[in-house]
Amino acid sequence: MAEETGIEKLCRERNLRLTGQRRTVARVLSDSADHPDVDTVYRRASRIDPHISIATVYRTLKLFEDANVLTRHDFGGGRARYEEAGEHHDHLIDVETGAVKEFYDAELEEMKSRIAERLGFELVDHRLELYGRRRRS
Amino acid sequence: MAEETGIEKLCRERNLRLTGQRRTVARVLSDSADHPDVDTVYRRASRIDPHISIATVYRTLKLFEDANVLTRHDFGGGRARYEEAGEHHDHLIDVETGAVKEFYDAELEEMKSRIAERLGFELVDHRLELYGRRRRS
DNA sequence: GTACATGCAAAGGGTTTGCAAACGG
DNA sequence: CCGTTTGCAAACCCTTTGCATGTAC
Repeated sequence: MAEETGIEKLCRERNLRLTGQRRTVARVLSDSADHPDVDTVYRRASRIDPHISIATVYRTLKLFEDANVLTRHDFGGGRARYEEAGEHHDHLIDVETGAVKEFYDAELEEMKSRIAERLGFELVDHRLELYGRRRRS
Repeated sequence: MAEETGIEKLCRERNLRLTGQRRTVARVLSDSADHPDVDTVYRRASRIDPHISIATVYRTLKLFEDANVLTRHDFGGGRARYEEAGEHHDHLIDVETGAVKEFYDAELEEMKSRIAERLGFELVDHRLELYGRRRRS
């Protein structure tokens, strides 16, 4: 219960004031294997702290995102989704359930920067999303 | 002036009622080499028809999108951007200007479906966006 | 003519913000 | 203690929608 999450550690390193609400949001994201949207984070956080407000959840997620503690994604549907920052990877979204699978392919990564270079650009960021339907065995 | 755009042709083929406003929006998109957002389409359309309303622009863009006459993109920033539908291609967005470059790489395309397959999915859609900074020569 | 499209303004959904009260270091 | 953070509600931005009017076919 009193264990510190990696996110909390990062907050101290970056001199972010560690309030109860921030600890709560940090814990929710640390415990989430999916890529929850803001409302989901809010609902999960509310189970830990019933008084937390959605405004604080929004503010905290943005704070964490700016501090590179979390990564924000936009998989369509007009709502942001978050995950703990870490190694770069791409996403495959199940069009039927919205579930997200992460994957990494070195060859693909290399191809991305090669293409940007060919077009005369230095690759700053990139995103690849595959939308698929689970194959019936 | 009386020339028919490809989009208008598609409208007739798909039995979409060809109103003045739809012709206007079609013309704007046919004449746009960039990937305008809704407000930009509205402003350009207003120069042709000063009485067109933003609601009609929204409705028409959605109609055209559903009819596969236009493609909608979300390059971040929370506003949709449109382009005339055509061959599939990916996008490189200049992070400094927002300008969009289109590109196509067959090897990359093949890799996408190969990866989806490997993960047990049938590829339904995909999107790759590279965000880059123009290299100073 | 008649079903469908338009304009207007109001409503919606996600996100941000001003302000006074609460709180972390 | 003092500056930062929070909760609340109102504001914001983009987009959609209800309704009366206008229009393509």
